[in-house]
Amino acid sequence: MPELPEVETIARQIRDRYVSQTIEAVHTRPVRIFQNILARDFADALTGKKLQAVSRYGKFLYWQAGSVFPVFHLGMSGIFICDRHHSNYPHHIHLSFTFQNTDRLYFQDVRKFSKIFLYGQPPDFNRLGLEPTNQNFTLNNFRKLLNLKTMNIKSLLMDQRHIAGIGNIYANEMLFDAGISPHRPANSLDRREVKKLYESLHKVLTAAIQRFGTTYTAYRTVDGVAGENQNFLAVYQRDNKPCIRCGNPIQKRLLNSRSTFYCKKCQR
DNA sequence: TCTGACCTGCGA
DNA sequence: TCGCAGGTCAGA
Repeated sequence: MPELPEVETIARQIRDRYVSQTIEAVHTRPVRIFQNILARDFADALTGKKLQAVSRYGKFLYWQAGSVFPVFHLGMSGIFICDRHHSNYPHHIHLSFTFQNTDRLYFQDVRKFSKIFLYGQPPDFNRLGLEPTNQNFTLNNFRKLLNLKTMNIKSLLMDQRHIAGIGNIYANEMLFDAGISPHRPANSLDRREVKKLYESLHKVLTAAIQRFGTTYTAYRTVDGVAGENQNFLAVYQRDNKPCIRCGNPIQKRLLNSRSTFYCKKCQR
């Protein structure tokens, strides 16, 4: 569930609280979320290192800690929380960091779809597509991408090989904002529609970041509190409720096995 | 391009 | 008790 705005919120909060702190201790549980390293080796590699930087690319969060670079993908239910008492599922805490000021940071994942890697050099994300907050995510590059693809526009927005960071919630929301049907082939959008979608994409993501993300199920900020963007959703999980623009009921359909919410009248 | 598997909690 | 929620990847 964590998409770009949620991961960005988490990255900012970890950066503000823990950068320049030394990691005094790391505790792990041997769960499958550790990908290219054993849990205990991950703990050994990070113990004693100073947290120097916290960054994000798409839905990936990555740190620099001395000479090593832990990389986290939060899957659908991964969260970082600063206080164990904020956890509704303490038995699903798989990892914890104790910093030199005795603050602790916990990683919890109920469904264990997260992935954690450790690298000896800065990770490259060359398998991922354009990052919406990067300078190279220009209208021109977005237009070129759409012109080349016959797949439906919603699947393209969510395809991490093409655009990194957008998941089901925000794909639904930005298509509603742009007034474009999720079923349209990407290359069927005219110049005006591409520009509108480009603007909606930034508008929806920026607003969600300002509201600390969308809490629909598991997601919490590092403080353990819910985001606020769920109070502003126009279509996601609003099937059969009136469209905020025209009043017609919001539709829910499966599109490529994903729940898709849209207004038949407002989205063409 | 599509489907199933990975997971667990929750609501019907 | 069962289906759904959804990000990613392997395999068909």
